[in-house]
Amino acid sequence: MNQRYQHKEIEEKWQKIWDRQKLFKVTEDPTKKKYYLLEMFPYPSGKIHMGHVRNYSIGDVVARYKKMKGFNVLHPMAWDAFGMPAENAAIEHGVHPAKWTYENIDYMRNQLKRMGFSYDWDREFATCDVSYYQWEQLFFLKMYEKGLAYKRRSFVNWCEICKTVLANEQVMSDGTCWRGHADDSGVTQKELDQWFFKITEYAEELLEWCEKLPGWPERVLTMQRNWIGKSIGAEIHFPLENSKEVIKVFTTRQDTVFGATFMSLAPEHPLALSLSKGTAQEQSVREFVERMRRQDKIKRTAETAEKEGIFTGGYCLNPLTQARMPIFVANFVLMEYGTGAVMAVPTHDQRDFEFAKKFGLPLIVVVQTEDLTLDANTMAEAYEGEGFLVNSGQFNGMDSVRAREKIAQYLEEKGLGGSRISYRLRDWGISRQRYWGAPIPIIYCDRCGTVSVPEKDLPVVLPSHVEITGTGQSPLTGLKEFVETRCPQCNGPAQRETDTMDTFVESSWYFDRFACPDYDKGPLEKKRVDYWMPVDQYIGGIEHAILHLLYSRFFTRVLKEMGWVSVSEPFTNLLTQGMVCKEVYECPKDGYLFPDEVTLQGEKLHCQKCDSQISIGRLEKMSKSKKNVVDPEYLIEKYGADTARMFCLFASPPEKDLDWSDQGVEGSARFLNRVWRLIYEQHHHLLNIRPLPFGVVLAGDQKALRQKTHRTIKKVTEDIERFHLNTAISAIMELVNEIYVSALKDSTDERSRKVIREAMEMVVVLLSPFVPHFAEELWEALGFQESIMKTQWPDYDPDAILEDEILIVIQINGRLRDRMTIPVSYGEEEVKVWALKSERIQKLVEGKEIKRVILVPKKLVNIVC
RNA sequence: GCCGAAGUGGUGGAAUUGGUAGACACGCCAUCUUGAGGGGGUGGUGGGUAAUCCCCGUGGGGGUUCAAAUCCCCCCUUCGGCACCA
Repeated sequence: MNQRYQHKEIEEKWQKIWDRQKLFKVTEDPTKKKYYLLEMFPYPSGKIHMGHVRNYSIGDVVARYKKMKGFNVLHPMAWDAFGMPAENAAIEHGVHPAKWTYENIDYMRNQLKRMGFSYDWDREFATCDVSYYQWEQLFFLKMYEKGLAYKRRSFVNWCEICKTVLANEQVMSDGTCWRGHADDSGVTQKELDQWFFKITEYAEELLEWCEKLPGWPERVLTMQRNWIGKSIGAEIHFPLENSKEVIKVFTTRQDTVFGATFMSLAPEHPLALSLSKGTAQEQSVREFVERMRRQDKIKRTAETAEKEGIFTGGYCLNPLTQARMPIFVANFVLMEYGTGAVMAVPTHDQRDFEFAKKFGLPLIVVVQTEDLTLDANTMAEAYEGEGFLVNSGQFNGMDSVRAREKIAQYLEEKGLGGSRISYRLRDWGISRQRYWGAPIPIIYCDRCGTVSVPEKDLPVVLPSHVEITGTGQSPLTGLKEFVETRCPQCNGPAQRETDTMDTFVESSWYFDRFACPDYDKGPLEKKRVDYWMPVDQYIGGIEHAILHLLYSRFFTRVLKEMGWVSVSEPFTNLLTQGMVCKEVYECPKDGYLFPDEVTLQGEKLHCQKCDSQISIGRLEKMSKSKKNVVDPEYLIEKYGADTARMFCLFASPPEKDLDWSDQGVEGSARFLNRVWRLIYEQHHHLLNIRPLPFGVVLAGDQKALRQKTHRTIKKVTEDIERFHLNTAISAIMELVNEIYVSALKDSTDERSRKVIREAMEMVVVLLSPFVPHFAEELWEALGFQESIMKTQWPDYDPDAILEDEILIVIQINGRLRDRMTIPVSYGEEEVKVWALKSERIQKLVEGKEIKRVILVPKKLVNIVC
């Protein structure tokens, strides 16, 4: 054993050994209990970042722990390898996306190996490989057959910087692209033919199952529920005047239908233009609609935006009152929610109220309460609450909640609509006008129309010779040999679809593929997938709370229906780890600065470029643009992978944000050195010593240290189980501190040696999931031949953790006044008596009447007086 | 506006079937070791105070209780999600 802890040497040594022994390779073994631990796989952007280090360190602790616990642990890693950065690199530097991607993968694989994560590397794959995405094309065809994939012309979110379409989930609430460009000009609307996956068909199931995922963080489920956005209401048909056509609306307040005095349509609604045709309004309506369509959707639909609208010239009839209702086009009505048409009840909806006031439209109160008496002539705002119905024909006097039910029933009976449920969730637009993605297996024939590529002709391989220019059109469109093909039905000339699939399609089933990455007769080998799925523990960033996690849940249901998987939900337990943050320096003139561009002058920080004074910004997520990143590579070089892992795990609990601290890293390194020195000093005298068996009776220092050792085993085990990794490490630190001050260290007594030996062994074993190379090396120094990973996770001796004396706190009126140590065997009365005997207590209660004495066994005595 | 999470020393954070607030670590202080520096060992470190007495103290205010960081009510702040969703 080396006197000094040489991290580089040790880490290289053990990584080689693990590799050679294939220590983390797993196969399906029905005799063993499986445990599938998965971390979100990375996009191969070039280098790993601290977020990866943290995410994968957390996962690795659990994977190694479960393995030592005897589980058959699947812990795989792969690459989410399709996507735009590869294509952008091609545009900027002329390097082919495939070359760029595979080189990045090689580099990052090497970095992950240097971190010592316990992956079964034999299961690695890259999603940009045809052996992976070919199966996605098969899924697409099956979904197309079932109507779950379809094409429609629609308004889509278009990011001018990415030059592609975004799904609704990929547009942030401030109207920017989820990729977060430095110069974010916002996402605009564009009308395009697009492929969609019918996720809306699963809205109810996905929502219902939110209740059946107790292993998920509540906030993720809440976000998903919000996103699905279920509303219970009714559809009502309003006949157009002088026409057989009806306008269908969705409302959650069908109880107010008697108060509907006009109609509002979305600018995109087909009737908006047709109703005004040939009327005096035709021109102005057209102008209004055009203007709205051009306007930024986010701005148009912001709550603060002014209500704008225009009369179409058309009328419809309120089906319950036969009142004549003018039809307007209004900026706040959204085509993609409900039916794109809203019955306007100005008395009981604030938006309609404002709109009616602006256009001088009639108000009819239809809901009243006992307390307020609403008057249409004087009311200053809409009343949106519940009450009883008035001016509502046969429904008068009925409670508004009950009226909703009755009116829906009535509508149903009369064929005027009926109960409906509406969701906010839209279908998932998967078309991307990009090269670096999985081609959609569709052919367009002039004669036969849209034809799917026959299964036997799969895969549609992404051509490698292509010119990438970044014009906004898929580079595939200009590629004759790709586009021009024969129709599989009539053999006539035809063209291939040039859109590729959203990269979230790849990440929606990669976790299934890990069960059988080498399988080539189909996408998934049922037997193996059934053995491993579902994922027992999934770990990743909160930023995927909706996107990836919702898509994956949807995809799992689809694959289940197709018979490829047996589970409905892919992830049993989910841990969303916090971000890695560091303070930012921002100069008023020069923007964000690197830490070495800042100098300390007295108490104040100054910019080296312009000498302006700089305030230390708040902690922000590490990002290149904010110049506050720490490169893991540097950490591995200087401190080693184990120290880097140690810091990430110790500095904060997994689900919270981690604040970067250089001093904290030093502290972690110091702790490992401290453990190293301890074992270095002792290991010669411990070599042939074996720990005492369970149940042995000790006394004094021996008993004390053995007790601490076994309590630490208990604590660390429980803490890992509940992901309190920071406190698990604290517990080990405490044990180390105790060994340092223990008199047993210098004793030559055989029993003392055994107790010390056990304490040391346990420090190393308990540390092994956290700092595996370090632990392996010390384990070897303690005389073990085999990898520490082959050791059983230790149990604690229940006898060893028992006390025979305990500390009892004595309170007077709930305030701490004294402490006493008493034998554990004392009965309740005995404890009370002893507490009252205390000198200090005697003094304090002197002359007072003791009203009550409360005893909490093994904890405290509280004297009330 | 609605929903959710959080607020504890100089700092990161412990402790919630109500029962010693501040484990562990960073920083700081003292002391020992070393020729010095670094490193290391030991001890101390919430605030007030000469104090091992006592008082105050878990965002603020009230309450329940023998006892509240923990439970209840009101309020404040921060972060995240949703939001003209009919």
